[in-house]
Amino acid sequence: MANSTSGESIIGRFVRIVSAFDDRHPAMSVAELGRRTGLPVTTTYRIVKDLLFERLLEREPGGEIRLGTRMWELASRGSRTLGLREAALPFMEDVQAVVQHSTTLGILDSDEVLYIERLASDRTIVDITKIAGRLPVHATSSGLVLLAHSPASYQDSFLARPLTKFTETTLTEPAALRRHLAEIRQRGFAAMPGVIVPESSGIAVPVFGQDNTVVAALSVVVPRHEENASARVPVLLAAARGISRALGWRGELKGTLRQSH
Amino acid sequence: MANSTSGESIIGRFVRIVSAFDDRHPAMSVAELGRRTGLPVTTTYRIVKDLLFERLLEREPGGEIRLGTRMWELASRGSRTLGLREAALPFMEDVQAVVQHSTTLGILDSDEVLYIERLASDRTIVDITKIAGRLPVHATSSGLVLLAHSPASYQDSFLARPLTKFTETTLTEPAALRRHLAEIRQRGFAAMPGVIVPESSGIAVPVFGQDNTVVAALSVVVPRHEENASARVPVLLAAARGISRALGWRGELKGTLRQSH
DNA sequence: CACACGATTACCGATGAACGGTAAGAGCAG
DNA sequence: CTGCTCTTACCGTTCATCGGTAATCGTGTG
Repeated sequence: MANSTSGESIIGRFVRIVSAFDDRHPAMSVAELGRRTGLPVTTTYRIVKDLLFERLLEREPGGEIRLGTRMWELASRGSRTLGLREAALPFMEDVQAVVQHSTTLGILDSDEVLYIERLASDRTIVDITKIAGRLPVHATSSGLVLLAHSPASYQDSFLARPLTKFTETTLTEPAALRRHLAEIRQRGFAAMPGVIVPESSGIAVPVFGQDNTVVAALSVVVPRHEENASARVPVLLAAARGISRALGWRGELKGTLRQSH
Repeated sequence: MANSTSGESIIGRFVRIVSAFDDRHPAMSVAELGRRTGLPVTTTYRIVKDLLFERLLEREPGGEIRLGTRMWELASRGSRTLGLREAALPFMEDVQAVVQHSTTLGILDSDEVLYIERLASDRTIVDITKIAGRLPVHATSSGLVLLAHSPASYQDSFLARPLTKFTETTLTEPAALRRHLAEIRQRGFAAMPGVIVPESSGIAVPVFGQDNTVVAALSVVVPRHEENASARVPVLLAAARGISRALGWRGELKGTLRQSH
């Protein structure tokens, strides 16, 4: 696929280079970039030169390299996530105004939860979600909601894999998880106390798209010790309905989304 | 730079392909993509195959191609725009709550204004700004604010170019523009009635970064006929100060940012 | 000041993936 | 059936890619 000894295409190397940047490593020297990506020095310099020319990367005054604004622009212009985000933001603000901790919107991508949007405040407690960040499906309330409303075939293949147990409350057994997913579908929301971090709980509800499929999960993270966290559920359900409607959802709930108790 | 007869690198072709997608053309067939980019059919198919493999592009059920979520994820994770956006969003919400029309955050990129964030409402009037969209510098209030606080050398090179006159009120003469820029620096804001679209007015103020340089412009778009539009200025100035402080701005205003009138 | 170390740039020969033409297959409309 | 478009498959040529080595630049250190 490429001239490289590793048999990797340039596109693959491009992805490796871009992947080297995240919020903990927003800028670095080309040499370090080569080390992080595992690419030969000369090769790294050559590709970086091209990327700088196209402004997908930018050179900082100090000489370090970082992602270019052009990269963000190109990726955002035609992406589906932007539309989803724009539809959801007003409703997320309402939720955030009431719940005051942390509100997130996540989708299912490559067997993980990818967070599209996140609102936080000073009062926000431990919360490892980040915009454009990923977390495992079976250990987040958002992930379980998304999984619960996925096609059965996908659920099967997902549950066939070995799952990491993060804390005591993380469910990893297929049978137990299936029961839990059914429960989530019935109740219309997922509530998970301390599944990744023991101190916090997540509550998530599904967001529907045009064809009545679940396209995203709306969730809040609250301190675990907070009494009756599920009092937040009605707020979430109402907001999720608003988002769904903004996305063109017209169908009436077929029993999955129902006002719980 | 590449094997192509046009002498273009793969990265360049990658950019051309990704550029073909925007909010008006979010998905298309590979053949149409080839036509829009001007690339040979076979070449298009080959590159698209690689991009699909890396999930930078995705195939829709109907067979059409669209930008992949992975593309958005990679571009967002390490981008400077995300940090700017997150710092600004709460203050933009406050502005939007009061002004009720349309609030935007723009930066200067490649001699154009690139809009990082945009809040709108049902009451929003004609407003051509879009997230990840571009508009000319000299015809937008945001652009003029950014230009007014740019290095003198940049201003010189910019004003040396011929500028398009969009409406009657668009300034295109270098001398007149320079006077206007000076005025903007003195007053601390830019107000532009109907510079691109006659029906709307834009008001913009600068947002400062750590080193006291202007990193973005905060602006609102209001109907042009609205009486004393500049009554919105104090709200904008206050919000801009908040954003600046969130960005680590500590310096005291050196006369540029001053309560006007 | 000399030295070491890292980052960056420059050079270069061999290799093979990229290139893009042609053509066949697939799907659809009239 | 016929024409049309989209897609996939095949293939010979070519030149950019690849990645080594080495020189240059910059910075901090004993």
